[in-house]
Formats: sequence, C-alpha cells, structure tokens
Amino acid sequence: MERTSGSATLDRDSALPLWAQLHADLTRRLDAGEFEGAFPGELQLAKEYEVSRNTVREAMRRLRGDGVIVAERGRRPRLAAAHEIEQPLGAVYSLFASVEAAGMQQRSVVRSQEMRTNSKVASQLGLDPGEKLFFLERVRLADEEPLAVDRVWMPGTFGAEFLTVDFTHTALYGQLLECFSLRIDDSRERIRAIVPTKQDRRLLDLGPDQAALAIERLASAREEPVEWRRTIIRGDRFSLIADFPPKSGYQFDLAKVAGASHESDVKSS
Amino acid sequence: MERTSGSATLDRDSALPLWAQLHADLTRRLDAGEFEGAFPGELQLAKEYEVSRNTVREAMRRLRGDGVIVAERGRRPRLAAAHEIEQPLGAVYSLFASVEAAGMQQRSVVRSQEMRTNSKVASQLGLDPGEKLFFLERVRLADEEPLAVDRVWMPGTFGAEFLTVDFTHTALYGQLLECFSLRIDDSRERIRAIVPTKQDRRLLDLGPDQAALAIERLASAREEPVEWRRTIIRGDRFSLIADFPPKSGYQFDLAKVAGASHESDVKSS
DNA sequence: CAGTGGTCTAGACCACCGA
DNA sequence: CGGTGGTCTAGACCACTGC
Repeated sequence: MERTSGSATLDRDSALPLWAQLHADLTRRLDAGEFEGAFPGELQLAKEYEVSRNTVREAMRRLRGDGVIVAERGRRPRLAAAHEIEQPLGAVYSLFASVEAAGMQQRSVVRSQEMRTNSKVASQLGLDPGEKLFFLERVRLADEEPLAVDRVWMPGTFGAEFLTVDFTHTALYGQLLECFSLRIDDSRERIRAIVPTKQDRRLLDLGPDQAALAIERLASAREEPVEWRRTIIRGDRFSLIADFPPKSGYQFDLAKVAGASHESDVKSS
Repeated sequence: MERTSGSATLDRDSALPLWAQLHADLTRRLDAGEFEGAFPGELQLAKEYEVSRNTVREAMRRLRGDGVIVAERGRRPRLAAAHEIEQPLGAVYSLFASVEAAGMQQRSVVRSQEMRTNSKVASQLGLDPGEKLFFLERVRLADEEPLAVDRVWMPGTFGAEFLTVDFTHTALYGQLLECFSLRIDDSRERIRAIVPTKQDRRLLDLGPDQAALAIERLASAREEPVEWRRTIIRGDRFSLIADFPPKSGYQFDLAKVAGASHESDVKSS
C-alpha cells in the first residue's frame, strides 16, 4: 500500500541533500491535497522532520521560488492562490486578463464548437493525423468590440465534456482544471506579425491596411500536449510589453493609440 | 576625500541588514574595479568583514542572482564574463544574436549618424524637448538581405564619442561599455504589429501586403535612460518565441516560413 | 499576546576542483 | 594537497502579523 500523506522520514545517508528530500516530500504532500489553506511554519517543520531550521528554509526557498507557497513574516504561511501561480500562462492569457484589469466587459462569440480532424494540428499535439480533435473557435469581444479571433484544438478525449459547455463567458483553462484537474504547466508560443485574411479582417472589423499579431501556442500539462491554439489579435489597439530584467515575464497591454499613425509621433526627418 | 576602494566596516546598528550592507559594499568595490578577475571566497569575506559565513552567503546569493559573479564549488570565484550577464537584453538584441547563432553574416548599412532634436524622444529620455540627441539609423542585413530598420536616439552627451564610430559592424552596447563603462541593466519594450510605411517597405524590400513587428525600447543603465530605440522587423521571416515557464525569457528566432501564406498550414474548415 | 519569517552567529563535515 | 562552496546544526534576537 502506498503512503499518500503524512510526513515521511528523511534518509540521512542518501546522496540527495536533506533539503531536497524535504522539498520533494512537501511537494508530494501538497499534491496529495494536505495543507488545504494552511501550511506549517518553519519551526514546526524543523521539529516534525527533525532537521535544523536552515534546512527547512532551504527547502522552502525553492517552494516559494516555484510560486507554490507564500510565506511572509508574521502571517501564517499559505498555499499560493490560483491567480498567484498563473503568471506564466503566456501572452494570450495575459491579454484577456489585462482586458478585465482595465475594467472592460469581456465576452466571446462562439462560432464553432465541434469535433474535427486536422492532420497538421494533430501532429503538433503528438496524435495520429486522422484523429478526431475538439475544435473551438471564438471571437473575443471587449466592451462589445472585437479584439481577437481564437481557434483552439485539443485532443478528442476532452471533447465529450467540452462539447456541451457554454464558452461565452467560461475560461477554457478553468474548465480544464474543473473537469480534468489539469493545470497548464508548460507552453511555447510563437508570435508573428501578419496581415489578416479577409475573413479574419471581417471578424475583427479591421481595415485592409491594418496588421495583426498572430500567436500560435502549444500548451502542455504533466508533459502531455493539451492544446494547440492560434489567436489573431487586432494590431491597432494591442501591444506586447516586456521588461528586462523581467518582473513578470512579458504581458499584453491595451495600447493607448489615439487613432494616429504609428509613425506620427516619431518622425525620423 | 572619498573612499573608492578597500573594504568598509559595517554598521551593526543600521536598519539595513548586514548582508544588504555587505552586498552594497561589494557592489561598490566591483564598480571601482577591484577584484579584476579574482573575487574573494566566502570564508575570506567572513573574516574580512567580521560577519558569519551565512551572512556572506546571503549577500553573495544576491550577487550571483544578479549575474555579477560566478562561484562554483571547488573553483576560485570569479567575476562573470560579459557574455554571462547579457541574457536580459531584450528581443532586439536576441534577434541579432540569433542571426549570428544561425551562422549568417551580419552587417549594417548606416543611413544616418548625427545630432538631432526630437521633442517626443527627448521627453522619453527625460531630457528637455529641444536638447540635442545622438541619432543613428541603420538597416540591418543578414547575409546581405534586409532584416530590420533600427533607429536609435541617445542623450547628446554620447554624441561626441559616437559620431565618429563606424557602426557597420560595431555593436552599440559594446561601445557603450567600452567608452563609458555603461552596461544596460534595465529596459522596457513594446512590441506591436504594423504595416510598415512606404519608406520602410522600400528599405526592407517588403511587398505592400506584408506586416512587420515594431519594437520600441527604452533602455537604462544605473537608473538613467540611455537609449530610445525603434526597430522595424520584417514580419515574413521572423517571429518571437516565448516559453512558459521561461527558461530564458523569450527570444527571437528565424522562422522557417517557406513562402507559404500563414494560413495555409491550418485551414479552419 | 503567541507565532511567523528575517537575520545572525559559530561552529562542523563533506565533495569537488585546481595545482 | 589546500581552498572552494554545499550542506547541516543548534542556538539566538528581532520586527511584524493577527488575535
């Protein structure tokens, strides 16, 4: 029978440092669902595992670096809230978050929500070319104004649950967490400048002389590809902001472009 | 008379933690040019400043995190080589680095290198609107093919040195380090999709239906704005790649676009 | 007030590296 | 081999938080 909770004893003869074993055991207990809301303090862990406080601090330094727990002086240590971990979800997520942060109303028009095959996408997801995929196409609106076209492909296994969800207001990653207990923990994005197709121009209410950002995204959870996404974002109102050294990676922001041409503010002659 | 080198004593009554004072003093000595090549070890510093080794470790943890020094078990600690610090320089730098990494020949055509005024840019740099600025306009070529148009404005104080430098092959940040001992340590970038102006299309050999990425960048060294830059990058061959969680932030990559339309690989019907 | 993490000390043993 | 950083211990005092 497997031990699934409770504290394990540490092996002092192991090649692994004590703090690493402690870090691993705490991670296991966190995954097992212990510490719901409450997390033990440094002194308590030192007593529990019979190690010095410095050893505990070294293990917790990692846990904090991973964004898993939050410990501040004086306060009771706590598990990091979901939104405190979600930082590294990427530019697309950041965009939609920043829209809400700007106090704008957000809504999607679902244009397609069905099972499809697509050999190119299937191979990106590591599946057979003919395999059925769940496909979701949405136009994202901010205050009823089109922002982006979002096309998502996922392995067909998600389809049964997702075909009947109303994605007008529902976050896909929230559903993923709720229905399958999956959290995106790794992704790779490719961001390009494009001139949108006529169809996308129509969906986005864009003129023929406007550029757009295209973001292609492959997201994984537990080392398994979960989603391939292609998002076309209006280029006239949105931009990507990056800080170096990055405080929180990069983020999308509403650009304060006042109708003027992009070249007008910095003439080069 | 100012003390410019040698170790200072630490104030144990200060509100600043000992490790922070130590970190500050070591940073000062590093800037003063001590430790050329050799950096003292933990035990030596503990004896020198009369603090415990843990305090030294806390200070050095920061220095290592800043990428200023490199300390590995067994080896003598050393100052980080220039290339070991340069990671967080941003998308533009990353682009030009990736071109060289791909084994391509890199060259610039200097189209302008002079003193200019520009009120908008001056205010971005925190200067008076009428102040003279050093201006450098280059077309970046990779294997003799145009990649990007790069326009740089810097405070006029740099002009005297920079007006006579040949920037055909010379890196601006290298000159900044060499002539003024300044290293960019902070920057903010804004990345947008645009349709280039007719002039930029001509410079980049782009057709009228091509989009481009525009990167605006404000870079600082020692808390002082040093550069405002606007770079227009061909949208048909280059894209921004981002990993989450970011191993090295994001980076520009040569895209393997084989002439095909961007939509051709993923039809949505 | 009790409990938290932040800071600090003064020791210790070890694995690893370069000479 | 001597010196390095990695790890670990067993104490200590303090500022801050929440009750």
